[in-house]
Order: sequence, then C-alpha cells, then structure tokens
Amino acid sequence: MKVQRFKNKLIIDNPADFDVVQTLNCGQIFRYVIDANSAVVFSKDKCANISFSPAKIEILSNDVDYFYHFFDLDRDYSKIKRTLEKDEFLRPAIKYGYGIRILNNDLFEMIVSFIISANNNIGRIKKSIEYLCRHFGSNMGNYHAFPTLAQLKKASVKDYQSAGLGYRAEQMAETISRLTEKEIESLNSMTPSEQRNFLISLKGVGEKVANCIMLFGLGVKSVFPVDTWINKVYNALTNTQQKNRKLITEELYARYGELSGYAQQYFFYYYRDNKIK
DNA sequence: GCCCAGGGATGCG
DNA sequence: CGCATCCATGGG
Repeated sequence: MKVQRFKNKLIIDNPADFDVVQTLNCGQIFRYVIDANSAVVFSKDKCANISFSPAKIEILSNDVDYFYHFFDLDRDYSKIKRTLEKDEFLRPAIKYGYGIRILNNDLFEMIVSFIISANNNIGRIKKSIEYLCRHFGSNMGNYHAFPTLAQLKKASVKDYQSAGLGYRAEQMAETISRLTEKEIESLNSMTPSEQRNFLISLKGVGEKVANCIMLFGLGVKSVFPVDTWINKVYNALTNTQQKNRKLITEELYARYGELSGYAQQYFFYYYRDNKIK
C-alpha cells in the first residue's frame, strides 16, 4: 500500500489494507467523528481531517508525521492477514474487517481511556472522555486536547463523577495522583512482562485493561485482551460456556502468539458489529 | 423493572 | 491461589 507524503497531507490511492470506517469503529479510539465520506480524528493534542472513498484516502493534518505513525502506515497488513487467514476461526472476521489497522495511540490517553472502559459501553466511554477533554484539556480552537497528566492532577473525585465515571471515579483519582511522567515514559523501555506488572499496579487496571493499554498505547501486539465480546466469540467458536477470562486469554494467546493483538481486533469488530449473541 | 456494557477490587475459603 | 459478589450509570 503506497502512501504519498506531503507537507500537510497524506494520500493513499486504492487502499487495499486501510478502511477508515473499520479502523475507527473497532473500539481502539474514542475521540472521532465520522460520516459517509469524511472523518475527524483526535489524538493527544492533535487532530486530522480525513476524506475517504474506495479509491482514495486523504489525511490532512499539520502534523503529518504523527498521523503517519498513528495510522501505522509503515506496516504491511496484507502479510499479517495472509498468515492469520489460515486460521479457520479468523477467516470470516478478516474478510469482514479487511481494512482494520491497529492505531498507535498516545500512551497516557490509553491509560485513562481504558480505565474508564471497564464494565462500560463505548457510548458512555466517549462521553466521559469528551467531558474530561472539555473541562481539563487545552483549548485548541475548534476542539479540546486530551488532558495531560499535570492537567488531570487538578481534577477531583467529584469531577470524575461529573464526567460519568461512577465507581471508577475514585480509582481514577488515585491512579492520576500517584502516576508520574517519568513512570509513563519508562514504560517504553520495559519488557512486556514488566509493562503489565506496572500497569496492573495502577488502580482500575487489571489484566484486560493492561492488555489494551499495551496493544494500543505501547504497540505490543503479543497480547490478547478478553472482554465480554471476545468471551462471547470464544464460546461461540468453541461451543463452550467458559467464563474464566484468564483461561480464555491464555488459550487465545497460545493460538495466535505474536499476532494476538491483530487477531483480537478482527474478532472484536466482526462479532460486535454483527451483534453475535 | 431487568440486562448489559472493551472489568476490577475486595473478601472469603 | 480460585471464586463470588459488588460496584455507578445510562441505554435497550
């Protein structure tokens, strides 16, 4: 897939491995607006305006380098799909979500976003995050940036409750008050196992949330986050009624290995979009 | 009113 | 360890 880079624009002609709708709607980003042929995507303090058709994708931004990496445009997804298509469970999901790419989201944004995501639904997650951006993030003119750690340290438990975090409000306040920029930065140089241990030590972060933060915020693809949807998928495919998510996580990681993160996204998008029981 | 959502913390054995 | 129960909140 060839990407043309200009000063303020990326152009992709005949994008075989990139579908904007699929990539934005597969639950890895909560700040975007989209309609039939255009979208606006927000990450950290940046934004990109996208227009798309089957023949062409145009990404406009004043930080092209950031969004080139954000949309993972250096990676060959056709190769990944060729490998994963050999798996009979995955084949229909890849056919459906052929244009999914795993976004390289901002790490701190992922930590906050996925703490909010626990036992929650995507609509409510989006609203809570919007609230935090509007009340604590820098005003960028047309939009508000995702708040920095320093900015969120000014938020109280009450603020988080007003944002709709419910019982996660106290967890968030504690995690934000304890977390330092240095710790966040240091995650980049840790091994996956060290990353997981640190992340799980944060209030509101368990196995699944840690895996999501690693997958979307640290680029670690050898993780398989298991949420309620993946739990349903697993039971449907294996004809079981397994409820032990730790066991499901281990089994799916054993099956998909270093490509677990990709496999998980194809499954999630396919089954959630088709509302499989 | 019940059930569910990209689960985690807690307590109990 | 594993396991059950509880937890805010809003939409279906």
